[in-house]
Amino acid sequence: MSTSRDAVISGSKAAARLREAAVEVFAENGYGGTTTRQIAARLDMSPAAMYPHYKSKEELLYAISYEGHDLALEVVRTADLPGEDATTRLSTVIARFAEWQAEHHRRARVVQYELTALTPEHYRVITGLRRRTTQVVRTIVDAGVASGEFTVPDTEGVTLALMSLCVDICRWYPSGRYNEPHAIANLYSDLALRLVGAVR
Amino acid sequence: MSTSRDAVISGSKAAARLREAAVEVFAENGYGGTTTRQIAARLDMSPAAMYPHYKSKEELLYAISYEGHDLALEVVRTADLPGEDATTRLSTVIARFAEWQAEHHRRARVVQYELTALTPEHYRVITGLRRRTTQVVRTIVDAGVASGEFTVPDTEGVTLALMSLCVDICRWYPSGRYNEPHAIANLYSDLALRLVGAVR
DNA sequence: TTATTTTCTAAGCGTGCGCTTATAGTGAAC
DNA sequence: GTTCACTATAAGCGCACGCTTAGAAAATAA
Repeated sequence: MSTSRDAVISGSKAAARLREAAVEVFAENGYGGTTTRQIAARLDMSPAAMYPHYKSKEELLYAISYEGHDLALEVVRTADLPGEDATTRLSTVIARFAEWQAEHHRRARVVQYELTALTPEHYRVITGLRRRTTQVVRTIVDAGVASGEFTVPDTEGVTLALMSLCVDICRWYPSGRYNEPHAIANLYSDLALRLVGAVR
Repeated sequence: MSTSRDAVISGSKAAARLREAAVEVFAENGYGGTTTRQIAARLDMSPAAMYPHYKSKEELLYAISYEGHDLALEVVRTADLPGEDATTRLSTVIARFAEWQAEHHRRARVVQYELTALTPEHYRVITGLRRRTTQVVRTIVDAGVASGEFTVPDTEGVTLALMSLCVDICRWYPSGRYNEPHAIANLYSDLALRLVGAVR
């Protein structure tokens, strides 16, 4: 089985449009509640249009899931600035991660809630990517504890909570006055520092 | 349309067993990915066994969703002790709510992630129950701010985050050393007080 | 016991599913 | 202009879906 990015998601224009259309429909109806005909219809194509690009509905979900988790990992990695103090690092990383979750909430919903529809092999690849994203946050929490900036009851638990807060955005977003990605970014970077007991 | 508890969920023993079986299968495969035959098979019954009790698959999901949200609301209401100070109230309510989410994580997953499969009328009833649960937490946050116990950047945002943390438990539980409801209850009641800036 | 209601099954209807096959169109390379 | 790989379609296969119906079995009431 291929696990490298290019091998999984296919670079052709039509394949990208298919993933985009599928995200919309999966987000609205769930993977099991979506038909391959609906995806094709969204692009005004024939019912069989998906098959030259993905050999099954599950392969399409896998490509979407891979791309989504890969992008999220990239966002978090790019946002982290290991030269800075832990307070700045955490604040920035959580802001960018939360912002991304809000901005791409439909895609996020699919890649986070439909994982159980993947084959066991594909599932393992995706959870591997997710673990690497969590590790970035955990490393910052550890650094803050080591430097005395943070006081936490338990690194594992606090990291879990930080990730959980951000990942759950796609379930409720938008809501009330939190209907702009930057508003959530501001709130969550503040709340993250509270969770780790950062001295300000 | 009926919206009272007894009218929705049906008290018969067989109906209760059907809801229980359906929760298991829905949690594993999603609503759209589950067949009525699977639910019946889990109880060693014929494919049509559901229909004397619920007139459609959607009605069964509605009954499950209603019961689940009704129970969660009851848990939160019972845990709240308006005579106490806000710090104690928040700590207790979050502990019990988080504990419930962990204990009933399969049921919680169904009632929180499959809501879009409900008819618009049924959906509205459920979100009404959910709003009342959120309101309990929000009232405590408001009380803490009024008494000077809490310092929050924004009541709405912090309440959102508190609920989000607890609701998301069903997505990841169990994980690592957080595989016991009481462990999550302890962690989350602590983290909740951090989120509201409680003076200790 | 008998009468009545409720719960279940056997059988199957009509529909729409994921996916395949054979073939036609399309654009890039030369 | 021809070749060739790629991308799309039309048609349809076999299957399993949600749900219905008629009636049997079981539980309840008289």
